[in-house]
Amino acid sequence: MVKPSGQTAPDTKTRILDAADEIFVRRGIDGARMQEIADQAGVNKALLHYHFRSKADLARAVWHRIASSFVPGILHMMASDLSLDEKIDQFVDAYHRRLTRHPYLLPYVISEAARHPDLVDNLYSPERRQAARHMIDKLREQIDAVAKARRIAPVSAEQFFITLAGSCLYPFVARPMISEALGLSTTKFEGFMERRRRELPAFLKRALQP
Amino acid sequence: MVKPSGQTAPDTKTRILDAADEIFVRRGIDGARMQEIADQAGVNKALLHYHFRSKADLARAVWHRIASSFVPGILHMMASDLSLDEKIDQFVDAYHRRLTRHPYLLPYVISEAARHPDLVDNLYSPERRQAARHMIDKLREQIDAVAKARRIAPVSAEQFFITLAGSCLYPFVARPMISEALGLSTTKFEGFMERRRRELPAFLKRALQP
DNA sequence: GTCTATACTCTGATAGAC
DNA sequence: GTCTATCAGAGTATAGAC
Repeated sequence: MVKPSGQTAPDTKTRILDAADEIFVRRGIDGARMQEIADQAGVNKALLHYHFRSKADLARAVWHRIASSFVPGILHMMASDLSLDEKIDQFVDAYHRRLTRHPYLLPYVISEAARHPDLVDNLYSPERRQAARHMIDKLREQIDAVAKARRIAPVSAEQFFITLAGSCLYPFVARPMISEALGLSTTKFEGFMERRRRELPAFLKRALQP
Repeated sequence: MVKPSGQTAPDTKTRILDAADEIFVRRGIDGARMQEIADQAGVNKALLHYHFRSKADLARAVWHRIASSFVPGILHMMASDLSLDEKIDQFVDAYHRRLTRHPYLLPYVISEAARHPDLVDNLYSPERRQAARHMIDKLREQIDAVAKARRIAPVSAEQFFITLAGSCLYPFVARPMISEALGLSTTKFEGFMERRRRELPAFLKRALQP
């Protein structure tokens, strides 16, 4: 559910999109049933095909909406004039808050991206790609500056960004396996993640500026 | 494809299992077709139901085999008497080598684990759970020892293990999104990952022993 | 725009011969 | 154990009334 929760009652098309979002994210595209989406939206199944020609089209529409709500905000923050430390704090904090509320979202994005490569093409428009490049350039400047001040070798900006993303996002992706491996109940896992939100930024900063 | 490639020609049941492995991993359980698995195995579709009662049972068998090939080796290595640095090196190296060869494997595990929670129950037997606990304890000892020598606060062993896993595994999980975000062609992504395999261990060690 | 009814396809599963 | 043939159910999509 990555719907912009506006004030006015949503029209049918939006209600279908909201419903499809929820069902697709929960069951996966292949596992989702048009009937279940119709039920969730409180409309007839045929109406889904009226507004969105096919299941694949509906899936594309949902995917596009998720991408639009996910990517630009983070790109903007990471390209801003915030300090490196603040960026790390905000990145970790933003994703922890967000993904805690939507635990199915990331596994959904991962699995559909792996299985339906065409969906990924819509993730980055040329402008967004340009913004991503700019973000990395900005990050590189900051990392180099810090490294120079500390007289240590700088790490690659791309590598650092993926390390940041990976260490932050992986628990949301692999939650069931982690719970099993570490023997964490639901409550304990939540405690683990809360602690992680507080401690991970310090760990990453330390690697960057020893 | 996590088949133990033995010498003798595999019997039919194993051939089916190998085929199912490949198809399930590529298409997901819901997206996989019994017919395609049968074709891949070079046998009749009915034979699948003779050896494995249903599609769900076949999926469980495949899942179990993947888990058995994935988990114990890493647990054993991480619980060994290798130094902390060597463990980081080996963890990163082992997964990079392995997942480069089987790029679909991890997204498959992630998505099926999220969608079919019962599958995860089979991942860790009581003995394996015990081994995992022992591994974490051993890791904690080593981290504490290093921290004490350097007069810094130790990080949580659980947190470190997940950070190690996340920063190492995430690129294999989110490859399509990363390629899009950083504008990497297939060749460039491979270069990126090769560089990562070399540089990530140093980054992690630095955070642990600044 | 929204519904009812239905066509048609796909696919998991079984029966039964060899 | 392996195959051929077939069924039953599920699920996407469409036709057509309102």
